[in-house]
Amino acid sequence: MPFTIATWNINSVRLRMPLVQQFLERYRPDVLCLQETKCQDDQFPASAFRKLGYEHMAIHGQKGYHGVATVALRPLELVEKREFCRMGDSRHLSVAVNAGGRRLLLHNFYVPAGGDEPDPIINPKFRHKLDFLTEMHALRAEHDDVSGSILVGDLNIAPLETDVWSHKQLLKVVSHTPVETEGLERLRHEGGWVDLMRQHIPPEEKLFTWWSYRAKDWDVSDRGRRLDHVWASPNLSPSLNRIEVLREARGWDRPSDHVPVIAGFDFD
DNA sequence: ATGGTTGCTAGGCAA
Repeated sequence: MPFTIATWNINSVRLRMPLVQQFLERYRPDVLCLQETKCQDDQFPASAFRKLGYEHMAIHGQKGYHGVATVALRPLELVEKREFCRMGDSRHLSVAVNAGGRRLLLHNFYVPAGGDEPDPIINPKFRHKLDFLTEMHALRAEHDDVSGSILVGDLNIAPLETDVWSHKQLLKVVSHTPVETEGLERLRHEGGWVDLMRQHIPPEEKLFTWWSYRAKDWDVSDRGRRLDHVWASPNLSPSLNRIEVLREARGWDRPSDHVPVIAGFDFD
């Protein structure tokens, strides 16, 4: 029984609904997790999703900033909208879906970017990012015979050397500093999560999901980073049959700076 | 060496 889930930092869902529509019509993932929706819940383009067949939605938005939403072709059960760091930010949403006789717990995350200066003493945004990661440590990849967990989203950290265009040049750049990369890997191991993108694509291979708007030619310079992730509990990883990073989406008209990542499973 | 771009919304702030 096939099951596909996609994650995409959309950088304003209202502005980019035409691209989302194009994506959903072409790829038809069972579930799409969006980050940086940048609108309040009553402004979320729910009817446009409904017309596309995505009738089931869980949204956790806020005015102007952040915001996550999970939309699906099949029923979703809202599990939690968790607040991190007592900031009042909308950065997490979890739902449950049934797939191949299993109950899947799906976490959708938008981790703080952390500002420019990688020093928690002088930069409160970086402090917030580190605190957010610390709070995420409580999140375990819950699973048993009939259930599993998937965690997706923009984690704003590129953990491996091959997750950035230049490991050396980015060591002091927020998203690839050792305190972040080691912190993310530690939290993934302690939570019992498997990095599905790197299970499918060898860690030796460069892999990016984000390219800055500021580059003259993002495709030619290719100064990307892997900021978006798909993790799962270990009982789901043998069922993974596909990971696709939709690089071409960065070249679409008025694109997001992130591209969709699609994970395909075949559950028995 | 330190811009460069984009989105939210109406002047910066965040990314």
